[in-house]
Amino acid sequence: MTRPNMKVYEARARIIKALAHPSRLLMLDLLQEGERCVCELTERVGADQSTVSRHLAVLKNTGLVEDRKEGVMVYYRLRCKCLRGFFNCIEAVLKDNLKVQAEALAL
Amino acid sequence: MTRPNMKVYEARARIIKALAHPSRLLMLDLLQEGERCVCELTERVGADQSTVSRHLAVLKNTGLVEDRKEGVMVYYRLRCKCLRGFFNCIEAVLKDNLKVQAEALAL
DNA sequence: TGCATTCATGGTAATATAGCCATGAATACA
DNA sequence: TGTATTCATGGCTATATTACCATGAATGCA
Repeated sequence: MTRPNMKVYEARARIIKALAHPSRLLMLDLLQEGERCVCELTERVGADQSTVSRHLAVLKNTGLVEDRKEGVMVYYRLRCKCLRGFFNCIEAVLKDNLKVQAEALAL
Repeated sequence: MTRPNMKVYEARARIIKALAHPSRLLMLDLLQEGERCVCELTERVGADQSTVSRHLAVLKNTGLVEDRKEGVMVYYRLRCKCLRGFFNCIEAVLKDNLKVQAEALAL
């Protein structure tokens, strides 16, 4: 590594890695509509409750979501408002990939 | 999984996962300035040439970069112009995390 | 043709990730 | 107090990821 700012890339990668899972993306999508308790997210995701809890811990540890306890329930909500632009980029890549595939088939 | 569009989240996750590595982030950063051969990227990243080659294959397989062969060299370049907005989001999360830490220390 | 350079890939080992089950901790409520 | 509900965590296994070394394929040049 010639460049000295590897720490920056590692910090970015940690956050991106937290986003790099289908279930977590789904949960973030649901949370864009407002806070949700673990039990609802568990039902939506369709995985074991312990699995969902760990996914939420990953998102929380990277600062993407925060939680609030109310009685026996725990409600999670987004901490960042920038996800929209983030996913726009991902969608652009996906669309372009489709275009490339279509072109390849048309040859 | 209650929602039927899990495929969409899986597709997104595949792309995000390709972004979720410090070395690959560094390479994308370098490629924003223009195309680079594998040998130069290898030197900048400071890993084994075979390792860098595999990283580039990951980026290529997800449609994030494309390559061009010229003699014995292979030049890689970005395929997406949207990475800026993407990283703006990541940086926003990082900055906010720092703010939270600072506030915690100030208590 | 022989040799050097560049890049990709097979093989392998170490580590990380993700899933579920079982269980523990905290709260609410009868 | 006893019981049920919600959520987090320890334990474990299976799979994926990452790294390096060694080597193969392709090209350029003497």
